[in-house]
Amino acid sequence: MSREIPKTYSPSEIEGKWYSYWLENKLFEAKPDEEKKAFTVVIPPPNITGILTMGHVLNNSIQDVFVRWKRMKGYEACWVPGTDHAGIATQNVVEKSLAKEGKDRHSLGREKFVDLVWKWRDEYGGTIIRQLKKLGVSCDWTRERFTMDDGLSHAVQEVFVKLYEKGLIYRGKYIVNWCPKDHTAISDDEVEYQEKNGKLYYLRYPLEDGSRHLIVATTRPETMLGDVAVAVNPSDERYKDLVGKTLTLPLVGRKMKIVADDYVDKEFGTGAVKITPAHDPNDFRIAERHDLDKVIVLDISGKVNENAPEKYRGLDRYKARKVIIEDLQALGFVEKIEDYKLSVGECYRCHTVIEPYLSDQWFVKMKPLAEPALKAVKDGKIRFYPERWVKTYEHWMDNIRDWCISRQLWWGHRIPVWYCESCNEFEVSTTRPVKACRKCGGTAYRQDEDVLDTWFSSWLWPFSVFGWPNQTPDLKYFYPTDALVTGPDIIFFWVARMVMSGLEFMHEVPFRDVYFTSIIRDMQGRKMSKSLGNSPDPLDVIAEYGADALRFTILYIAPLGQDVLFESSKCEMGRNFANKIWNAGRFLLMNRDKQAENAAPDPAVFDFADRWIVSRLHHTIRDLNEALDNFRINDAAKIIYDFVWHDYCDWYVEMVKERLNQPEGSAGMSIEMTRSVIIANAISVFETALKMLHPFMPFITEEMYSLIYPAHTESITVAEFPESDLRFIQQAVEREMELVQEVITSIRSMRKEANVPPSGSVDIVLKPKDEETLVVLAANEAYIRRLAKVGTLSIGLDLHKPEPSASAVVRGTEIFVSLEGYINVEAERSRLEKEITRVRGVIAGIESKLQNEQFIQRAPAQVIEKEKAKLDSMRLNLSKLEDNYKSVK
RNA sequence: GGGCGAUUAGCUCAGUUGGUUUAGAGCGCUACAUUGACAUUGUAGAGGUCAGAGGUUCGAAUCCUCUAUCGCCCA
Repeated sequence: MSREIPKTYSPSEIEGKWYSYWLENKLFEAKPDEEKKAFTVVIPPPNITGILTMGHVLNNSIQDVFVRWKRMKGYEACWVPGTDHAGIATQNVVEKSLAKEGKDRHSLGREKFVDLVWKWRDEYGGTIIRQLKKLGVSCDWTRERFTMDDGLSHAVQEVFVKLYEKGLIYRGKYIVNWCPKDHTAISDDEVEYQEKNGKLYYLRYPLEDGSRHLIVATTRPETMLGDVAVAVNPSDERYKDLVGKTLTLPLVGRKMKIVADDYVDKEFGTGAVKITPAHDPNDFRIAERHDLDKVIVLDISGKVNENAPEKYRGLDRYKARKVIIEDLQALGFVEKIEDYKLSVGECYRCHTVIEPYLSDQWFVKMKPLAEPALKAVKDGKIRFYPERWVKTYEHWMDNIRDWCISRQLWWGHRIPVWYCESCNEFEVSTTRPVKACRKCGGTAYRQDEDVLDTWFSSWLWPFSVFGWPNQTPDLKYFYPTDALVTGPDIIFFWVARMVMSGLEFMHEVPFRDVYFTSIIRDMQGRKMSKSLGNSPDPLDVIAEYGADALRFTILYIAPLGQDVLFESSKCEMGRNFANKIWNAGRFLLMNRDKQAENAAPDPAVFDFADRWIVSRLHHTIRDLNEALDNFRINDAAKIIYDFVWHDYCDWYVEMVKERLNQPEGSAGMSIEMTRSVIIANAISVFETALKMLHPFMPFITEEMYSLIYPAHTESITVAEFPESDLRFIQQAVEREMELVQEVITSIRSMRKEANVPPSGSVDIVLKPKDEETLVVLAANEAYIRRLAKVGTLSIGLDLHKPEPSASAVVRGTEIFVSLEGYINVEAERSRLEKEITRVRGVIAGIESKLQNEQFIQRAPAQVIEKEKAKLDSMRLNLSKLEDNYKSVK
């Protein structure tokens, strides 16, 4: 049964094999099972235009850890994948490719254009999904959804109608954030603000009678074409007598009133504000209060329109700014121009400067939805990790504004509103009205031209993916979902709105726990972006290091709530770890194959090493489960890493090697049988470790699992996740092992300092602290000899220091390394001096503590006891060190 | 302007409710080691007044205040 196992782990050879195996065996498919508890996760649906980024890698690796962990724990784990139709982004992509052929969507017509987008989606929209599979994620692909699927579209229509009927959706002419490039409105949350250097222009507006003038300050002088008034604060003494007077707008000639409004900040500029209601949200509100006209002076591309004097028509807003300032200067209307830092809103998609723009849009009234959503988080029905995001969430909810949901795009969910062709009366309905118009009796309808914000479909994702509005068995079983893993950058766009929609339509929160991931940055701390070219392609990283290595590395280095600086070479850590696991398995298999029989693990053959590793194992299981329960994924990764590498490989495997060398069998068994059982024990611990590792590194663990159990048909994917059994955790054994480890390390260190070659052995005398320690050390003599390369090892309470020798004291036990031919008296003295100084320092520290009456009075008895014990043992060490120091010759 | 977060070894970061012998890891660095698990390795080592200043406390990397620097969000 001997098998060639390569010395180095090659991920590329096995990853594809196992992923197909998992899919073929339907291991990720979930269905309602009343015998089991559900564990549900919905993926944050990536855009169909997107490709896999390091952010996705982190996010999906985390989800996969939870999903695989719960699946192994016996939950019906359901992870729903899918994609998002990404209205603006997708439309842009397709328009760009049209432009290459010299065409545009208008020449094509709406229907043909939408068909084209669907075609594009079918061809390219699945890229990111294919890439995700390379990562090994355990999504139930039979449940893959797309936000424009029939079912999900139906949910969107249904929600629109319901909210409208409840009075929570309304249509109105308001100032919205307009993107002059994409020709659509976007929501407040889709605007990104940038600090920019601009100018503050002080303009003179003359009174109608020419008697005097007012100076107004503005950062956007071109909007003066749409000015309809000037506002001052009613309490401003400077302007009191001017309120109610009329001004003449330069260049335009419009007569405008001076109005008084509390909104005006007396301190800003001159305290007099020009009012452009159609192009500024604050001015709009003032205009509403004072019943002013709203003159739109820009078209949808940000060019001056026909409401302005002919000279400026057709000019782009920035060109118009220049020309207008020149003209105003020529006419003496410019008082001064100052440099000014201002915050400019940009479209989050294309980074065009947003134009506040008056237009007809649909809005969702958010306050009534926000209240219960805020309460759910405040009451702890939904928990955030890290918790501090609660504050951000609360602040947004407290200051929530209505949500502009209509978009002037063609790609998206068409708004389910129907206008009567004859009288423009509208009906809100998921289907085209068949009845005659209730106002005029007309029967011809046209549907609203606009589509809905993409987030208007994503906010339904946790229940629309399960068939809502139909009350499906899936919906009943899998909703509410359990964990949501997403970036804090979409806490408003998505997380908060899902909470609202979940409570509104399902009357139940959409998820219990929200894990906010780190933001991945490059080594200079810059955000990864396409334009900087600083984002490694995860597929390249996988090809170079393996998917498991990438997953493990990113999970290990991404702490909860901190940004993480990444470069692909960091994956060496994960790759090396995978290789370590591989070789530990290789060692076990090689040695098992050497044995005549393959035995089952048997506690009868447990020796100290077994008891120790099993204790460490159960320690690890407990800590790992606890870390995962608390969403401390990087801790979990570290816990399992340390166990496998340090406890298992560095110590336990080395001890196993020694046992395999023993000439006699134990517990009445033959040598062969004894060795076989030793390996079986080692394999059983390794197997448990593989299970613990599986959620982090699915491929290599599955491969090792199958190599260990060639006859086994069960996948590790559905193996039972280890549970810790406290009876196996033996503090005493762990402490004993620590002593053995320290003795070994101490000997190694002394050898090294005396320049004993690694291949040469040294003679050792151990003088244990007491009888108990003697027993421990004697029992582990063979290990000490092997791991510290010892020739003659003498252990005894009344032994004497051999001369010449180096010495050390470990927990009261004296260690003497006989150094005939190696000893350097000076080096030995200085080594001991250093240690004596250190120990004296420690003792002085403890003594001063214990002499402090306050400490004795106020510190807990436990702490005092600990300090006293520490003092005793330090004093013991010190006296021995001093004795040995004196004897150095 | 308001809020949040960060500052610990050369680099990147852990350090949970204050008490682990005088702070740990990975990478990097130094020295040594290659006849069977693994050089994607092993062994040993160097390296830190925990940003600064005050305070609370018997005791502070940890709690509080201020300052500095950097980052993010909101207005």
